[in-house]
Amino acid sequence: MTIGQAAKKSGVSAKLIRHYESIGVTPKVSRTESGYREYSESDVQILRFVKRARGLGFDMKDIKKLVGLWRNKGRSSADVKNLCKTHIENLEQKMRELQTMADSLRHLSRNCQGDNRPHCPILNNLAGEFT
Amino acid sequence: MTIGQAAKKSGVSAKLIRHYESIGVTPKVSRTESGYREYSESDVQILRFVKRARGLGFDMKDIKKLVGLWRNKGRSSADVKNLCKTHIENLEQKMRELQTMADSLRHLSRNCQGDNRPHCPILNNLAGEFT
DNA sequence: GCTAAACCTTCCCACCGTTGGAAGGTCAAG
DNA sequence: CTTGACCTTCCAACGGTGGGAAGGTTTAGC
Repeated sequence: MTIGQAAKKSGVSAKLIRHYESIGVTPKVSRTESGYREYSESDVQILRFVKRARGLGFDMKDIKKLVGLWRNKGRSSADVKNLCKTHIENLEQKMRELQTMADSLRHLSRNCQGDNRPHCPILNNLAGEFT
Repeated sequence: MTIGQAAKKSGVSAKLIRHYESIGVTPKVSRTESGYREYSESDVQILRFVKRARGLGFDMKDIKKLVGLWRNKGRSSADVKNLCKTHIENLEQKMRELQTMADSLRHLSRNCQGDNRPHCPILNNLAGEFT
């Protein structure tokens, strides 16, 4: 399979496939005589694995670890679960931050007339005027 | 005031203050004969404004607009409110995405023993095995 | 066998917001 | 006059992705 065909089958762009290989997230694949990358079904599976992990919000560093654990038949599921737990906590932390922002903005927005006059509690708040 | 003093008073690092100026988010400040930037109280206020807006999750493009609206005494509060509304929607969208990720991860995590054995529903799911 | 299209290769650049460092100039206190 | 703390500009990096250029390869059609 060429990289283009692997891209279609995996849903990962050829551009990104090369990038993942270059940063060591996916293993280096074999090459034809002329230098074209060759992909097998199992190579495509790895790409799909990476794509799903991205979809769950893991960063490339963690995905690298996850791919390693996946391919290591002697792994402990505890290692995977811990990675997962930490990531969940990061997501929850991020959500709390966004929630706090959104709450503040909704509060300010409610107090803003939203008309053609200049008075604006949102700007006043940003300016540090808490009146 | 030098940039270092303005940094302390505003809570924005000198590095970032120069950056904000270079991308046009904050106005260019005056310079001493030797080329040092000079900051007034009102310059520091703008920096604090930017910092608060960042704290509410606005991107630099929006902050540029907000600073413009703030300094424009003939603004309509509707413009500010609209900017704010769009941003709130973006935050809510982001939160939903994170929520979906976290829900999936928590579900997978619950089904993982987390022991020293290799069997792991998390990896199986990432591998596309939905058994 | 030739040509054109579709593919592949590597390389560099961009986004975002922030930080870090290097190389060099300036200012204050000792 | 030196030292150290400050300032200046420029360049690079992070993560994840996309865009494009310049060039080589393969495949289909004639």
